[in-house]
Amino acid sequence: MKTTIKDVAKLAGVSFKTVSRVINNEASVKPQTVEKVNQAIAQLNYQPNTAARNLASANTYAIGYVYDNPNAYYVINMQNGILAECRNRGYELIIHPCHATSPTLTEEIIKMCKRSQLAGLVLSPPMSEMAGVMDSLDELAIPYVRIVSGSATKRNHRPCVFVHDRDAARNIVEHLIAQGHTRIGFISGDQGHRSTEERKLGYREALTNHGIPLDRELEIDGTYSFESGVKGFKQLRALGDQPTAIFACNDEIASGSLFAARLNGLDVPSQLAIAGFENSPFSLQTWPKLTTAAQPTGEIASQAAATLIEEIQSKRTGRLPSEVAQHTHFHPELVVRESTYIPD
Amino acid sequence: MKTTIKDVAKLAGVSFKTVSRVINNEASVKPQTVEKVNQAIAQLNYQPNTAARNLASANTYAIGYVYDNPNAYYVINMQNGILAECRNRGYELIIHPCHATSPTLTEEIIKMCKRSQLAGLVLSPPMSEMAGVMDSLDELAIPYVRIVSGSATKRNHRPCVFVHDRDAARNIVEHLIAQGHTRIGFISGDQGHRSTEERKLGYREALTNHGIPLDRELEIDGTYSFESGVKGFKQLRALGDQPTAIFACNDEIASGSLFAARLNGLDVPSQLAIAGFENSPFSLQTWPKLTTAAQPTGEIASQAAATLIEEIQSKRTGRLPSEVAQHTHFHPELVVRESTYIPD
DNA sequence: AACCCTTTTGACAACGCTGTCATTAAAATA
DNA sequence: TATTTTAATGACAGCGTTGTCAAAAGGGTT
Repeated sequence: MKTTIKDVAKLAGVSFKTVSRVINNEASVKPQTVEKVNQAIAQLNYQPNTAARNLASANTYAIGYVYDNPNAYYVINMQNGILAECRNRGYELIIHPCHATSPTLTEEIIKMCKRSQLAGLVLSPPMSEMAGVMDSLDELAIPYVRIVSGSATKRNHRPCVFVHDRDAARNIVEHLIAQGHTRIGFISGDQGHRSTEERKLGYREALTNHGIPLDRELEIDGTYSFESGVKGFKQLRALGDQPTAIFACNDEIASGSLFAARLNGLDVPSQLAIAGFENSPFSLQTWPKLTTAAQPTGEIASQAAATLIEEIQSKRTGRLPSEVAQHTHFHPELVVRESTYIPD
Repeated sequence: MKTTIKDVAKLAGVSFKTVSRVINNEASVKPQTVEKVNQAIAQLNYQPNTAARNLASANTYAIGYVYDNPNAYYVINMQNGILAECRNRGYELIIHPCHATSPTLTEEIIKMCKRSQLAGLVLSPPMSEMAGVMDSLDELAIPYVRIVSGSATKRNHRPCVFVHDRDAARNIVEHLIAQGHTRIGFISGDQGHRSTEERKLGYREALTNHGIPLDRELEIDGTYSFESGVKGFKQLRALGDQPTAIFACNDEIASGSLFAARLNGLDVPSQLAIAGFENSPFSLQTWPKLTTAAQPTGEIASQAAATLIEEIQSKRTGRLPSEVAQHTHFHPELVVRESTYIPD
C-alpha cells in the first residue's frame, strides 16, 4: 500500500540508508548505485514522507510565507513565485495570512514556526519592516528573507530582496514632467507602509530634480484602495490651483481617480493625466489604460524563496553561509500607456 | 530550547501519554488532570509538533487545496475561507495550484498527497469535475470534498458543496427581462467548465420561462477574461438584430464588454444593459457599477473545509461517517447596480 | 472484606526518515 | 605484497508524537 524507503532499498538491493543518501543528493554514493536506486524509486513511484524527514532532521523541508496584503493579485503572484521555487527544491509552503495590526502578531508567527517546524520564513511588507517580529525570529534563530520596498535598510544581518520603488516612482513622475506637466498631484497608499514612503520620495525627487517646487497641498494621504483614489481626486480638484496630472501609489488608487475624473467629465489624459504603480490587471482594464510601473512580483518572490532555501541547505550541508547577508535588487519598469500619453 | 510533550508531562506531573490525550481532547481524562496539563502547556508555551503527529498517526493534520483558477480574488477568498476553518481545528493547509489541462495532473496530485500525507483534499472547479482525479483519490481512499457549480451531480459518494449558479443566472436574466429587455446576449466563460454550462442553462431557462425564443446567435463562446468581454461585445454588435442587454458569465467579461461599449459611445444602461456574475471587486470599479450575482466564496470554502475535516475527525475517533455523503448548498444572490437599472 | 466492573493512567513499541559512527571495499602508497 | 588512506555502504539509535495494551485507582455489590 504505502511505499517506504525500505521497499525501495529492498528492490535496489542496498541498505535504506543509501537510498536516503540518494534522495538527499549526498556525495559519496557510487554513480551506478545512484542509478539503481533512482530506478527503484521510479518503479515504485516512491515519495519520501515529509513528516518523517522533518521529524528526523533538525532542519525541515517547509518554509512559511507571511503576508497581510489586501491586494489579491500581489498575494497570488508572490505565492506562485515562492511555490515555484519550493517545488523545484522539494520544499513545502505554509501560508500565513495575518493582520499587521494584531497585537499578538509576533506570538502568532512564532507559534506557527514551532508547530510546523518551519525552516524559514519569507516576510513581505509590512511584516518585513517590523522590528518586533524580526527580533523574535532572530532570537529563535529562524532564518528569514525580507522583501523590502527601497534600496537599503538598517537591519542588514538578514538577506533582503530590495524593490527599488523610489527610482520607479521617480521615473513615472519624470515621464509626466516630460509630457509638460508641472503641477502633479500625489495620492499615497497606507500610511506607515514603506512602499508609500518610497514612492513619495521618488515623486519628490523627480520634482526637485526638475526645479519644480514641492507643494504639500498636492500630496494627499490615502490608502491602497479604489475609494481612496476617488476621494483623492476630489481633494485635488478642490484646490485653487488644480493639478494637470496625478501619480497614485498603486493601480487601484489610480483607477479610482480615473473613474472619478471621467465621472466629472474630464478627458484623460488631455485634461488630466493619471499614472499608477504595480502593473496589476486593473491597469489594463480601465479606459484609457493606465501608465504604471511593472513590478515583477513573481520573480521577486522566487528570488526571496531561493535565497532562503539556499541558506537552509547550506546550513544542512555544513557549509557556513557567508557572513555577509545576500541582498538582491529589483527595479520596477516604467510602462507608458494611454492614461498619460497620446501617440501622435 | 525546544519544548516537547515530555517537558509538559514533567511539569504537570503526569505521563506524557496523558498530555497527548489532553491535546487530542480524548475522553476519559479527569477534569482536574486536564486542568493541570493545560496550565503546564500554557506556562511552557508548548506547541505540538505537527510532523511527529503526522508520522505517528495514520491520519494527518494537513489538508490540501487544489485549484487552477486565473481569478486571483476567487482563489484568495477560497484560500482564506479554508484557512479559517483549518486554524479553528488545528489543521494545516497545503496549497496546490495546477493546470487543469496538464496530462500528468492526476499523478501530480497523488504525489502531493503522498508526500505531505494529506488527510484530505478540497477540489475546486474544474478539478472537482475530473473523473480521473476522483478515481485515483477513491482508489487510495483519500477523502475529498468537491465544490461544484450546480445543484446535483452524478457522483454522489463524496460530499459536495453545491453552488446554484443556474438559479442565480436565471435571476439575473429575469431581472433584465423585468427591465423590458427581450433581446439579451450571453457571453460564456471557458468551455467545458461546469459553471459556464450552468450559467448558460439559467440564461436559457429565464428566456423560456418568459416565452422569449432562444437565438443561438446571441450566445457567444468566450473565456473568463476581460478580452473575451471586449470580443464578445463586438460579435454581438455585428449582429443584424442587436441585443439591448448582455449577461456575461463573470464580472471580468462584463467589465470587458462595458469597456468596449463605452468606447463605442454607447450609454450603459440606457442603450445597453450589462450584467456580470461573481461580485468581484471589478464589479464595483467600473462605471456604471455592475449588476451581478454575489457568491459567498469564503463561506463556501469554509463549509467545504469543515465538511472534510469533520469526516477525517470522525474516522479518527472511530465513529463511522454516515453512509450518505453530506451535501450542502449555496445560492448566489442577485445584486442590482447601475449597469442594468436606473432608479427613478 | 472480597469481588467485579469501570474509569483513568502509564509503559512501550511503532511511524519513516536522518545523523552518527562503524564497517567494508577500493585505491593509493610503501 | 603488505600497509595505509580514502571512498562507499551499512547498523542502529533517535526525532516527538500516537496506538495498543496492561496496570492502577476507584466505586458498587454481595
